[in-house]
Amino acid sequence: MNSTLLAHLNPEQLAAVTLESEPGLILAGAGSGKTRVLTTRIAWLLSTGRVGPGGIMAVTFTNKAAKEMLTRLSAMLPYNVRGMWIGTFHGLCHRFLRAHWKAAGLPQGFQILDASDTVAAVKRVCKAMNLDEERYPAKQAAHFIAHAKERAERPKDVVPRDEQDRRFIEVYAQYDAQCQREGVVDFAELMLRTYELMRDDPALRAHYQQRFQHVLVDEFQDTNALQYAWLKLFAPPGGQQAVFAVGDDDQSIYAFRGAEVGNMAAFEREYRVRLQVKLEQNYRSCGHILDAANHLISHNERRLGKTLRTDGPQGEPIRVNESPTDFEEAKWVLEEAQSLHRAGTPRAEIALLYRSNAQSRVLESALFNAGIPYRVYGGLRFFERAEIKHALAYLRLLENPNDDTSFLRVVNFPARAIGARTLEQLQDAARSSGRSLWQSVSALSGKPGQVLAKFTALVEELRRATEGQTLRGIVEHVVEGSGLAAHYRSDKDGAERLENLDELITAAESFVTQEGFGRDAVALPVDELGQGPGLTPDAETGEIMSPLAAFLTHASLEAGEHQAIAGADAIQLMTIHAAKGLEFDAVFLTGLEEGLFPNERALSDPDGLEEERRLMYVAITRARQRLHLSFSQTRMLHGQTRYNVKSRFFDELPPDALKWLTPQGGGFGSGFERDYASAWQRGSGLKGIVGAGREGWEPPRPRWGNASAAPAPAPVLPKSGHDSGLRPGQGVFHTKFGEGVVLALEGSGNDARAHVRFGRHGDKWLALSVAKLTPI
DNA sequence: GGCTCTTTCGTTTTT
DNA sequence: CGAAAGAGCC
Repeated sequence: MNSTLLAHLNPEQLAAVTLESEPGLILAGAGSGKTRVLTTRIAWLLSTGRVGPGGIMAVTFTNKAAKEMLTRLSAMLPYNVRGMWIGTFHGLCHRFLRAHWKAAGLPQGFQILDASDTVAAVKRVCKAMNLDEERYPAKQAAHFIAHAKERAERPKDVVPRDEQDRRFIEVYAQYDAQCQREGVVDFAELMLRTYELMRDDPALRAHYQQRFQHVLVDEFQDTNALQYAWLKLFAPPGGQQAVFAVGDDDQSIYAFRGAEVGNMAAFEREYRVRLQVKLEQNYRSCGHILDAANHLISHNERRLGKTLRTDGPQGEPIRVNESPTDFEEAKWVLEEAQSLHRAGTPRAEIALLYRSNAQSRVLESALFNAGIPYRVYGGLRFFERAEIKHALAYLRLLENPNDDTSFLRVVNFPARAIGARTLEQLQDAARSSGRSLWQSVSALSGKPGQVLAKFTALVEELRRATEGQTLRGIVEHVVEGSGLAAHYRSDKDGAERLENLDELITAAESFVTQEGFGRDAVALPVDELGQGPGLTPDAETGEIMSPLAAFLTHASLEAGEHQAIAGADAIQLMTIHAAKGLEFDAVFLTGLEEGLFPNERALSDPDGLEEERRLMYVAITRARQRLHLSFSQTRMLHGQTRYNVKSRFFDELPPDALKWLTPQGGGFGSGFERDYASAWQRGSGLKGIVGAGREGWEPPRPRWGNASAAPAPAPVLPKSGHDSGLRPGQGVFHTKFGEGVVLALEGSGNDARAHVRFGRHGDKWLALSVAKLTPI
């Protein structure tokens, strides 16, 4: 390793990188060079001979982070990085299970269910159990199961709290049995199976504990209970291994998915961490932005505590804007963004962030109508598209005909006259004999039996025809032979889907030639010997995983980009969650309103508010040079106009760092009429044409736009939907709850509701037609 | 079996 | 308001 790599580190980074073989907890603030520390440490460990490449395991949460680490490492080191266990939790578990499929009780060709496959599979279980879909929604059951697995609980371990839980436990048990029958595992199962095998097999545990001398974990604040327990099996507290945990409790924003920030404190305690390093030097943001971030997050009580600092300039103050409507807000954002662009900021360096996806619509509409290129993150990913999932289902049936999920997906697509009745019969037969749908086809006689036999014959034929072919050849043949291509060719709206299928064929081709082939997808040998490029034999049987199986795994484990329009200089739109880990020259943070952000659904418990605040912290720290905050007095939500007050987070920011572009109001009710009037006067260049705006706009098909300029829409005026005389921010008296403050108003007439904060009784939604509220 | 109408639901979602 | 899923109709 080039020794200058160490020379460029600051003292804290250096301390972290060169920590000797003992547990370390690194509190890595936003923009403090976390990835650099991780990769440099690995390079340091290797180049100083402290450990060989086979002795390192580095775990991340996203494929992107894992790839980034590998890329940086291979630039630093002459090694072939492939032998190292660097990957996502799920990717590494997958690799482990491929190597130990037999011990794990899995079929060799087991496949992975993605989120929607999982819900579909649970739904089948619920149907089979004849559960009332109203009272026991499959989606909820799927969540229940996932959460149980994240706590390492099998059906027998879950303690039910009510009748619904008892039913869900039964669903869980049946679902597990079904997955086992079909030879499939869901995401959580990858983790849990690995955990259980390590827990129950002392020899295996000893082997891996001896092998991995250094275990590095990225984004430690996002680990759930199972992942932490998993880690303790690979590198137990007090053991010989050195665990290097890197995280930032202030950026923990995934509690709703089971992440437990408490794992950081638990780690420090249980591993008796002697050295806790705080990386507080920030290399990303200007002073004002860091001031705002520090000030805001100091309002959280449960923190490990850290303060970002910079040697850089203060930069521009944070610009704050209040708008009368979400429409006007979008217009303001667009104008500011354009002026930044004119001043030289590339569009791709401008991010529009929001709390919830629904907010993107107004922004999109404004950008689209103005003809400004933009790109929205989120939504369907490549491998989640219906046509791609169809093609993959055929491919999966080639690998494993007992995969009922895939069977059901394509047995009648394209249509081949196999209806619900036939499938019910087939499912009954399968259930009573405990066999797969595929195996049960022969049990059906008459016409149903014939049409089904024709389908299985088709799949058999596809398998025969593709035997020995290249991966590309297989995919190409299946897309044609299954009838998918023909189906979309005859569909007048099928052009885009055909293109995607073509892209799948291309993806299959590049998957084989790519350097990445075999890294995530293919089983690697248990010991370090005999590493080959990709196709390495199975640890126990010596068998080689087929390229097709590897490709299918790749598709499940890495859903691909949302929408990659490479090279296009477009403004970036995404939720704050999606922005974590990214950075931009300029950031616009929109919809900073009570109820939206912090979101009202998070306010029921105090931890919820703290998580919202961390989310705000994440949002602020995405910005390098410029930060813009905005909120609107009114907003269209669920088809109704909502009247909002500005977010409490404004009160938690240092006034000196802010530059208010509008008089400091506070949302609806404060000087609204005046602002309203002036906004109306300002209009948008189309005075007098009321409501012309949203009609002309169609959601652009690909979620990036570059429309030719269309006339900007006129503002949509909020109807004075509250005949009650109430407005947000106003004090009210309620005979039962006492004094309170109106937070928001919704609906009108008989449906009018007010969100009111009462001192002692907390926040309540009150129907104005019923509740007696007196303005005070 | 496939289309159209109706109903329902709406925070965030790394794998 | 708008998407998506389910029910009902041809």
